[in-house]
Amino acid sequence: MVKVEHLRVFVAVAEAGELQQAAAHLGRTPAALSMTLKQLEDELGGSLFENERKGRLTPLGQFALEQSRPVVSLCANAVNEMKHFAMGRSGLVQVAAVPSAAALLLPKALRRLRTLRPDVRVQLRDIDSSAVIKAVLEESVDVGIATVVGNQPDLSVSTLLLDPFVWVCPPGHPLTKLRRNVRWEDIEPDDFIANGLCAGLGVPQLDALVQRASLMLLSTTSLLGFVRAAMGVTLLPALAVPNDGTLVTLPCQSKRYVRRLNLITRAGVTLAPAAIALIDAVKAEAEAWVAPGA
Amino acid sequence: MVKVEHLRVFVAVAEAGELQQAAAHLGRTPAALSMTLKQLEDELGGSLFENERKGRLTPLGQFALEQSRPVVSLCANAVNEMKHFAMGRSGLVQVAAVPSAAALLLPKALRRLRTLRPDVRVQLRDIDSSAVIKAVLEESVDVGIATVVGNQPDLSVSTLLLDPFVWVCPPGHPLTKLRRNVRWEDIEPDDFIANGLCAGLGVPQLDALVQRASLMLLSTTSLLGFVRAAMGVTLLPALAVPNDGTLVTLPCQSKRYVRRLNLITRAGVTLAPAAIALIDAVKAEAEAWVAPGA
DNA sequence: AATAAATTTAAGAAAAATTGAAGTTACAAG
DNA sequence: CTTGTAACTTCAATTTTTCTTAAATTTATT
Repeated sequence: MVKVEHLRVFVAVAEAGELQQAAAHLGRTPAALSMTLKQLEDELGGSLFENERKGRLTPLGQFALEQSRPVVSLCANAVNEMKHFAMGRSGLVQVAAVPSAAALLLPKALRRLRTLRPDVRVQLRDIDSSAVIKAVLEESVDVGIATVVGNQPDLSVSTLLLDPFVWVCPPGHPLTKLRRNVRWEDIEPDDFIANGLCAGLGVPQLDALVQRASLMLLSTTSLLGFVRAAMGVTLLPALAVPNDGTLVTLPCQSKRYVRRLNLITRAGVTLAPAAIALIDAVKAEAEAWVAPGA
Repeated sequence: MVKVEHLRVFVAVAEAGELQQAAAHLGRTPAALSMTLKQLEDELGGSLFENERKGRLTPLGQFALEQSRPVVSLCANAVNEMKHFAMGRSGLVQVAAVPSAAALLLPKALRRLRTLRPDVRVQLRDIDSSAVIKAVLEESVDVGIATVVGNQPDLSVSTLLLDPFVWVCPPGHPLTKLRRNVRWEDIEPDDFIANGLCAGLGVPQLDALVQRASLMLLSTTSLLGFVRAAMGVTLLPALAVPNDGTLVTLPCQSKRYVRRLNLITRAGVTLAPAAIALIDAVKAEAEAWVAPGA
């Protein structure tokens, strides 16, 4: 049976033009190469070299050289690729994250990952929590970042960070003049803009506020636009608020009002090393992150 | 060191989904495959399968499978190609031949070759004798068919056939009425069309005829056109005259007036098996060929 | 929890590759 | 044409690798 080893030896000898040099190059004796070559010739059913000297190739030899070269190089290449992949130095990681994490946590995490593993490619999708969970479950994504409620049996869920809810107002808003923490009763019902993230926190005062709000926006981008335009204030997880000076965030009454951001993977599957590297980077970034106003 | 054997085993197991079946398929025991797989995993530095059961692949396993499949198939393919080439079942043979041989000997020879070796491809060039020899010498062609004069040290020359010169006239020409062999003195000087092939035969009477000819054509095609148009008669090797009924050929005075067609290869190189097959076919065809009028 | 199936491990056997030495062959210089 | 040298092959012994059998372990299923 012909092995790549035979082809590798043949290519080396054909390129060196003599046995001795090729032998030195491959780290074996000329005798070994001679036998390997003979074996290959027997298998193929024809001579590879003109004379016994290895200077000139027969037509079969030339043909075999042309055929062997790509095989040898592809082989070495593929094994290398696999090793790289195993070391997490390369590979594709598919990530789904809720928009706030995608916008504010992942850029830094990916920059961190890039310095460690330059060849890892990342595919990022920003979708809402339930879609993130669905994407992880149906394997269209390796890693998810979202808030998981309840117990998901097929998921492996860990807490990434606790994102405290903060009040968001435009600069100069009356709330910013307060010398103390904001209380529920400080909020004018007409001034409050409800949003999807602060619903269902299980806080009666907040629920009442949401009920009575005249405006509710589900897109964070437009929500923040309204706040910037001094249309009112809102309550959001700190991560969802860009820290660009156009908005003021004020800590909430209690530290217990938080959104837990989870890191989600499928249970019972080993992750690609590249995915593990990404997770490490995200976790490191999450730990480094300090909520504004905290 | 990773060998294709490892990859082959891995692909087989990954495709079978279990060790036993893959083992049966490869003709070894499950234990052997288990060890091979372990070796591959150690080399790569990661697990290929999720559990110990071989049903599900890890991400590394999936990646490795994608990478391995083309390697394994390319490898098998290349070795097969080489064997085919060695058996002469495939390959490209480049041939140069003088036009008469190209037109009248090679079609039959190639048809014969095709039935024996359907996958052999032939590249045919029809050029004059000296160009054929040059093409063989400069390795732009594997086999040449031409007339070699003198001794060429770097060529291996063998006689393919002796092509007798014959008189060529249009049907109904006075020469065709003769009840005997044509003699030199039967030819009217004004009626003779000289050509490149009959010059230099070393026959005084013919040289005189060529000298006095009022017309000399070097292209056989147009030469025969003139003869068909009853512009005169000419003297050509029998092979150069198509046997299509539009021309009459008459044997020459002596059988010694022949053109020797040689089969030419480079000296000291082994030919590709496909080339040998072609040569066999040409030789067989040459032997089968009987000169018209002989 | 017990059984059945699949896989791994270990040790010996078989196969293959490698080596050093001796023998050939080819090329080149005398 | 001979002889010398370098390149290559062959041979037998040794080492390395691979395979198999059989027992143990793990995993899944009843």
